[in-house]
Amino acid sequence: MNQQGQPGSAIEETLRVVGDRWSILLVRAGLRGIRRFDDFCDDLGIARPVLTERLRRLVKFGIFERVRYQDKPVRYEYRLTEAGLALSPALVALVRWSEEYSQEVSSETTLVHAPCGTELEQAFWCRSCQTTFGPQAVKGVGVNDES
Amino acid sequence: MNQQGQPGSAIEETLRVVGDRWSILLVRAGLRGIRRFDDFCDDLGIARPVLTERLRRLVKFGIFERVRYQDKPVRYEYRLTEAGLALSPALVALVRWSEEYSQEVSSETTLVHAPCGTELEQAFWCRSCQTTFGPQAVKGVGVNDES
DNA sequence: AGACTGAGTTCGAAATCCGAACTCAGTAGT
DNA sequence: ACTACTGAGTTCGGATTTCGAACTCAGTCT
Repeated sequence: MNQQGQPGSAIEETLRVVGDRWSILLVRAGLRGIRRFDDFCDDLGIARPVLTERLRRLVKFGIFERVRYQDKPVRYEYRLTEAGLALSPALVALVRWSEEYSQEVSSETTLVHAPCGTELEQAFWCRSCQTTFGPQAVKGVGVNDES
Repeated sequence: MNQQGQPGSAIEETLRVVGDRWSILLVRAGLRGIRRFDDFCDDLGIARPVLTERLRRLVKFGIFERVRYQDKPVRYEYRLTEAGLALSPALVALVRWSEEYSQEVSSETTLVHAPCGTELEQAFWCRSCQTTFGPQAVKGVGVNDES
């Protein structure tokens, strides 16, 4: 936006697609292996018309793909694409934040390093410096750019 | 949800607060140093009544705080709290995803390691193993837990 | 034939969103 | 003392989204 109705930076467009109460939850359900319409419905408690519209949007945006998995009675299911899977770091970051700051009764630490079971920490990796570092050393979330 | 209208896991609650087109953008604006009502308004192009409601919600949820910064004509501004700042990893992940997958004409690499300027990679850090690893080695986004 | 399944659509009521214009306290200029 | 301006909102009506519940439609099962 910035000045009425422009294309807007990439995140703005992304949030127009993924920035609602359900989309992220749909991606999470996808990661949990859910693929069929009714299962999304039951698992999330989302209203059917809304689910229809969301899935269509996510497919159009390349996050899910609609795959025919049966012919006799034609049936489709929804699978995460590569781009959809690539949302997992964001999802993980949100889950972590929720666990730490949400007022909800949280179910202990649910995110661990699979091989060893240790609670994970999120960081960034600089190929040049060969170090990990936290978000405070990141430049460009928009802090100094644009406008 | 899972079964009509329950408290829902932590992320579900979080998304009910932060999962809309504006909230994340407000946090991002906060990180860019924006604090005042009219500035949020002008910068994001958000409608005033919506901004009022969003800020109130984010304050209530502990992401922003409303601070009186002047007395003569009483004036308030909104600052990110510690919890608000802690959303930056999620925001960074989203920004990165957007840059990579959004159909938008993206403005090259905007996220770099501040000290050296190298494009950053996001990873997780396991204290026990002393290694970084990608999201595929994370267990518990919901993939194998719950339900 | 009758019941069931999966993937949707259709409906009207309720909640949200929007832009534009208004409020209200105090300050600055003339 | 009158006018204009600032910042942080509120009020308005209309447009858009959301919802739950019930319906459709093709094909299968018993």
